[in-house]
Amino acid sequence: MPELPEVETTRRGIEPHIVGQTISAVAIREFRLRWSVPQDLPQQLEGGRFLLPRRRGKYLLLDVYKPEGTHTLMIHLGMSGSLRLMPAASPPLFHDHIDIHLESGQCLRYNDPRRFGSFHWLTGPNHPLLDHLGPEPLGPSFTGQYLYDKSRGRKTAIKSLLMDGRIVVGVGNIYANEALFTAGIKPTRAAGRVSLVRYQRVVQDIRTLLASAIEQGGTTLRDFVGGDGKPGYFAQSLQVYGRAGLPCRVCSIPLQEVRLSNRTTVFCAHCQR
DNA sequence: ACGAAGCCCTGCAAGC
DNA sequence: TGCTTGCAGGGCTTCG
Repeated sequence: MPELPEVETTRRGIEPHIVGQTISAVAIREFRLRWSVPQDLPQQLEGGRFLLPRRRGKYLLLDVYKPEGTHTLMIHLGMSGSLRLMPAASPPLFHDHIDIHLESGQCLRYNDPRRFGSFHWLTGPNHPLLDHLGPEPLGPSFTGQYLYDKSRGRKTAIKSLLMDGRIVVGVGNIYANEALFTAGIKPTRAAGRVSLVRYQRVVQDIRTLLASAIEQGGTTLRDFVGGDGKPGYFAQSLQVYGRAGLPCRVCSIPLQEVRLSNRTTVFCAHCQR
């Protein structure tokens, strides 16, 4: 389940293989993703040349240069999507929905069993899905002060606030659980009742966790693989996620599980207040 | 405006 | 063994 580190890992993994490459053909076997894949996507892409791939939150932004203009292929991996490079001759397997063939003879292949992902073709710099996104968690404007200001008067649980893409992008369920544990904050605490100092701590912890996960190639849960097909190695260092009922790694009392906005939330009632 | 719930989808695991 | 049921999750959408 790709979170921001997995998306960034994918971006870095595909970058050296697609930059400067001309798109020779596009094959779409399944149009029914989260939103319908544009019917004319093959015509739009073919003959274009990939520039440096970008990322905004969990969206991959693949700029495609053509003499008549540079437009952008916006891809979201949803919960089960992956982009991998492989020889064009590799026969597509189950759930391999989209192939983007390159002049190099390689093929950028999109696989997504649950089809929660999406492909959009952007003809301008903006898109409704990007317009209201909050700052990047690893960027300079995501600070404790920023979160503190945004949270004043809010009664929603701090974990829900951290997972709200309008507040900050790319903090999914795993990292929200983990960061709140290391910061010692109870996930159910009202966002408006968390001090500035504690927000500064949780921001630092989110940054550290995400950066560390990116360095390690993303969290491997189930079948995630990066652009090069290698699994990530972050999963083994998780403190609370997926460990409900197991002893806290710090104080050894059993970790508790609650539902928060329909998301599994795990915390230590002793270490987190 | 805010907060919570619903929905999309498939794979997997648990229960009968 | 084979069914059914429940759960997982990002994030947009709808409802209260």
